[in-house]
Amino acid sequence: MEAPIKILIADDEADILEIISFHLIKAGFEVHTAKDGSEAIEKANTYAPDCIILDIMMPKRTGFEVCEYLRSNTQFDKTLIVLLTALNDEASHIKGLELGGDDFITKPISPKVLISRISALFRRLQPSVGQNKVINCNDLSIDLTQYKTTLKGVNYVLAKKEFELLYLLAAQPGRVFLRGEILSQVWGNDVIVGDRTIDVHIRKIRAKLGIDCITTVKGVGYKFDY
Amino acid sequence: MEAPIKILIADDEADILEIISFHLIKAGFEVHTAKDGSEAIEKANTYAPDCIILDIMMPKRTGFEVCEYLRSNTQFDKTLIVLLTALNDEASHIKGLELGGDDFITKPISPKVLISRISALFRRLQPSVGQNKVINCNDLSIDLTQYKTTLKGVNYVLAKKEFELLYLLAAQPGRVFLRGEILSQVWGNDVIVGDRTIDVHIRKIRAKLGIDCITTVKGVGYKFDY
DNA sequence: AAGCCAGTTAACAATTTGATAATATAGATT
DNA sequence: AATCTATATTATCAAATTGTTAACTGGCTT
Repeated sequence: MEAPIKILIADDEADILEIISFHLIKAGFEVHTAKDGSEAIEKANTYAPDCIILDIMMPKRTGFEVCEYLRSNTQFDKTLIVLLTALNDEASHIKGLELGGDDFITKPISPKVLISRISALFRRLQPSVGQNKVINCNDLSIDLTQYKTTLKGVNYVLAKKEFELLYLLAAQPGRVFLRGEILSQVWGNDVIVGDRTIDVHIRKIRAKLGIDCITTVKGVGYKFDY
Repeated sequence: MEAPIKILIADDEADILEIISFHLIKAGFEVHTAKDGSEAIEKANTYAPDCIILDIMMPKRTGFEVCEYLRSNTQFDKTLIVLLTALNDEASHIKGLELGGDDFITKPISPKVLISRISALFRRLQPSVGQNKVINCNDLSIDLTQYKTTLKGVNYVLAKKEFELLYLLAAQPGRVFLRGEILSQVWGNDVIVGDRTIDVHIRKIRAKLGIDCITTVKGVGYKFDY
């Protein structure tokens, strides 16, 4: 079970706070609220939220000021900041983004859209490397969960080692993998196999797929390139 | 020197294409354009842009379709997608973000705001990208993790020693490397090779790239200068 | 037991790379 | 201009690296 994503909302209008909270909680977020700029800073420090939604027009401190404060503080580097405002003028919009805001949304805002936008931001923030178990590159698809390789929709059966080798390389297209890296990733550190073994597997992959998606970098290693 | 950030804009209205291009170029981006969805996909594959701005209502393929295509293709994982549309309905907004769009902007859009928003997205994206060991100098790019050398977008295949030698020199443009330094960095301290060996490799680099990016400093050594 | 298959290895071929030697050239010095 | 020195160029050969094929092994199925 993942820890829930924490969101802090700061707005001086109680009903906006309430309605947005309601939807965010329903969407599975952990929600904290603040009714002015000072409280927003306090609660940001207390709860270390992953995302802070700031109304711009607030008592004590404006959303701009809070944003500026947060961005001057490295502990909030990875904290998303979404600015909300009723007034849609270009200057504020640009100012908000330049102060380090990640999004700038004008009211009235549909809660669903707000949640969509926040989700989109989180999607980018996640180091989603390795999360995706299906690699798609042009007409080649490599599915780790099914150990399945298809090219132009046609299925090709690769043996286990062949598949793992191809998957490793294709997960980072263009990057050169040293023979040592390949050995430790695919064969493991305690298994000792000869150098020709890699070549032979590469050869089988090339032969089975019938395409030259793996490039040899002589003296260095191999890379996926398709 | 940094390689410019590449942006592809797809819109069927020529004047929008033109005005946005103008502002993006002025802001320092490298810009490519497409006038329909199919062309957008083509150019995305050709230029591998860092960000793609898609109008939703386009001939051939809609922005949604292009977005879906790009997101099903692993090679565009790190490519930002910004959707543009004249119609501001909640359903499209959510759909665009759920298909993998990073931002959804309704027209009319001020170019300044657009650039602000794109910059904000790149600001978030940067930390996950910055670990590439790439040297960029004018139109020459030397990528250590890919063992890849490109000049004006064209790939040149250098052998291992040639590449390592070029990378060493290019890592500190203008600095003169003594022959002894080059030998110990590229060949190692325990390998003994004759003096001519360096010349020959330098020559091969110059011949392959077809440019004179390495300057001889007689009696001293060589330096990268381009 | 026979057959099959993935994985590995050995042996050899093919290819690429690297180093050297021989010679040419350029630039500086006398 | 003759000379000297450092570098450029070229060809050649040796060494390193990879490609290819076939054979071997052990586990599994029939």
